[in-house]
Amino acid sequence: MSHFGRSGPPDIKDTYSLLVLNITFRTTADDLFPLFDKYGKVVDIFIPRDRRTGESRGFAFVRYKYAEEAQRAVEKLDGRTVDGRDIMVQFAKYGPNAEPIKKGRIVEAFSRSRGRSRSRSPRPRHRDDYKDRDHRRRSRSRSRSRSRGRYERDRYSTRQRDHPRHSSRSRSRSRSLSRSQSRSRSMSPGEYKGRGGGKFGERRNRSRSIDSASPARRSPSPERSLSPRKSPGENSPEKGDGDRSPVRSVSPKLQKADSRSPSPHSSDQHE
DNA sequence: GTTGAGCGTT
Repeated sequence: MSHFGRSGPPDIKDTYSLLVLNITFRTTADDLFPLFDKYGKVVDIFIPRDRRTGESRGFAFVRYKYAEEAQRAVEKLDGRTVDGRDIMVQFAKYGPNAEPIKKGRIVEAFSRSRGRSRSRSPRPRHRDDYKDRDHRRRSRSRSRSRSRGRYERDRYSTRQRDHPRHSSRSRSRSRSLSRSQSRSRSMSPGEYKGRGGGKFGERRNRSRSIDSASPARRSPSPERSLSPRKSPGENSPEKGDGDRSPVRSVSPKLQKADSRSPSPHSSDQHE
């Protein structure tokens, strides 16, 4: 009962999910728990966080056991100032399965099978609200969104763009291998028990190793951000493979004569 | 140390 969302969704068959927006990036489930629990029975609280940084995205999901309590929490906590910022509490429109929620209540996956329009009120909100929301959303699209923009890119970039071409695995394999090796992640499973104090047990991974996945994103010092276990010279697997190429005999004087001397590290041509 | 529209995890 102390840790929520540690092993995925506990039980969301008859729970009402509330979406808490406009919360600070430092607000945690433990901070929202007492607030929401005071107005009703909170089943679980989940705060989405970034995959790379692991920081909160600025919104949380609070699941209530009863809709009345959830509704009350929405009216009470909606617009409340938390951590110096006014939060917005509203019923979640979409479920964890990317499926629409009926009246804020999360329905099971098989529910949609037999759930043929049992309710003719898919929008608990007023028409004005919907229009307003659309308008605001459109306006937001024009403006640059930083937090969300980067996340969208990342979430869609989860798929590895490996080209399974079995043409010549002799050379092509070098690239794939290099990527795989770069995926070195040092995650200790014992970290789960090491944490004490967090009731909800937020999965806040402080691992900065993920930065290696995208060094050209937010690395003011790429040199330092580089994996310490890997040498910059070996960072050019392609060159290393090329070294094995038969075309390796190059006269030293020729190199000098050539202005574009192929340096082992500077030869990092764009892929 | 940062940002601020929106909809989620093992």
